[in-house]
Amino acid sequence: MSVLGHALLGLLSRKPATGYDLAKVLEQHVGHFWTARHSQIYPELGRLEEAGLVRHTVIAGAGPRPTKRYSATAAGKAAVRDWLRATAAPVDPKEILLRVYLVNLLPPAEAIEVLTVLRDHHAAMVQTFEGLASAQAGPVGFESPAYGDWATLSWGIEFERGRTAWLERLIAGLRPDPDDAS
Amino acid sequence: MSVLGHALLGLLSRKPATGYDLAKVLEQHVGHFWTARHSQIYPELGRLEEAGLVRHTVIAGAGPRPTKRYSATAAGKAAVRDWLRATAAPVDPKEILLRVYLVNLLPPAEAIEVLTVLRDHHAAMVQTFEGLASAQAGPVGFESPAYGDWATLSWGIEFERGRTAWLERLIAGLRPDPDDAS
DNA sequence: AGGCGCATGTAAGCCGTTACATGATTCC
DNA sequence: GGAATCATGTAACGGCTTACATGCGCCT
Repeated sequence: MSVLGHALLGLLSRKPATGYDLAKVLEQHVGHFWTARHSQIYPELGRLEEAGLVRHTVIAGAGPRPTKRYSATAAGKAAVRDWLRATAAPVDPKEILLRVYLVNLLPPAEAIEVLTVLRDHHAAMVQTFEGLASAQAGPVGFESPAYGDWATLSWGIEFERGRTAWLERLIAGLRPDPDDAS
Repeated sequence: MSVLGHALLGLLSRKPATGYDLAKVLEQHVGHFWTARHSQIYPELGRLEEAGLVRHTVIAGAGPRPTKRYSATAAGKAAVRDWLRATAAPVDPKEILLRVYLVNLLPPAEAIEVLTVLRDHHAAMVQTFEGLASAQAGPVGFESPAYGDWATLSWGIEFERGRTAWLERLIAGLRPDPDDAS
């Protein structure tokens, strides 16, 4: 299933909503890292329903067509949790952020595991990029045709470090209190 | 013209290359932030040629079809520089990195201006996101449905801060030496 | 009376990926 | 002889954006 499908399923696992509601969330709240329009959302809801992962009831509302309130079925809720638990580090950048966005659908212990896999992935990327950078000798001059390579690689390092630190902070926030020092 | 078109034009401004060469660059060197496949590149080169921005000569080489070496025309080189100088902050994330990647096609003074516009854009985003974050009261608990919003927003802040710092470092590296302290 | 927000749907088109298609040269 | 690399092109398909289409209820 598509990344968008998992996003909708995750939101509907929290609480029922109309397609219009979901469109608002995916245009605004989640907007720092991702957007989706209603023209994508309505067909995707249809596909999720065909797959038995969501269900709708018709409610009172404005508009020429019936207003539909969708909710996740038991199978749908299980599907999001299974997707969150999948250990392979996701390739699609927005899928990474979506996992974090939805991670509290899992109990804290499992959430920590998910975040740890992601942190390890980014920490490994820091190593990889630093290796590439040290293969070139020092900072490259502005006149060099390799300036762009060097500059964007140094961004890559900055990015992966930031990701790692951010995930580390989230994990630290979830670890159970050590209780005492005795 | 598309972002890919500017990328190809920028690379060809540096030195002539075959479509195959360009495909290798866009799959490997530039790969930390972007990739493009040959199936996109060949048609785009055709479009650039139609627009008079690049030109090709047939050279000796392997393969069932003629091997073409492309180079940017004077009009093509001027077009990339104009695009780089355009002051509006680009919306497409990969366009931002492409500008940095190609920024040394401009003389240092103009390059600093381009980088400064980008830095100011990201610095403003830091302000915006910090405003959103302080609107909510403190860090949101894991159990809250707003946990995901809070977590991804804090990533947004981390990201924009990192971008700003990175661009600031690039700018600092380009500023002419103060020469002395008297 | 007009504009905005609610609410759902479809169509055209671009961008990008994967896969199909072809064939010469060079190295093992 | 076979595999990798050089080299160019097309086709099918999915994701996403923009635009078209419709119409009710509420607020000013």
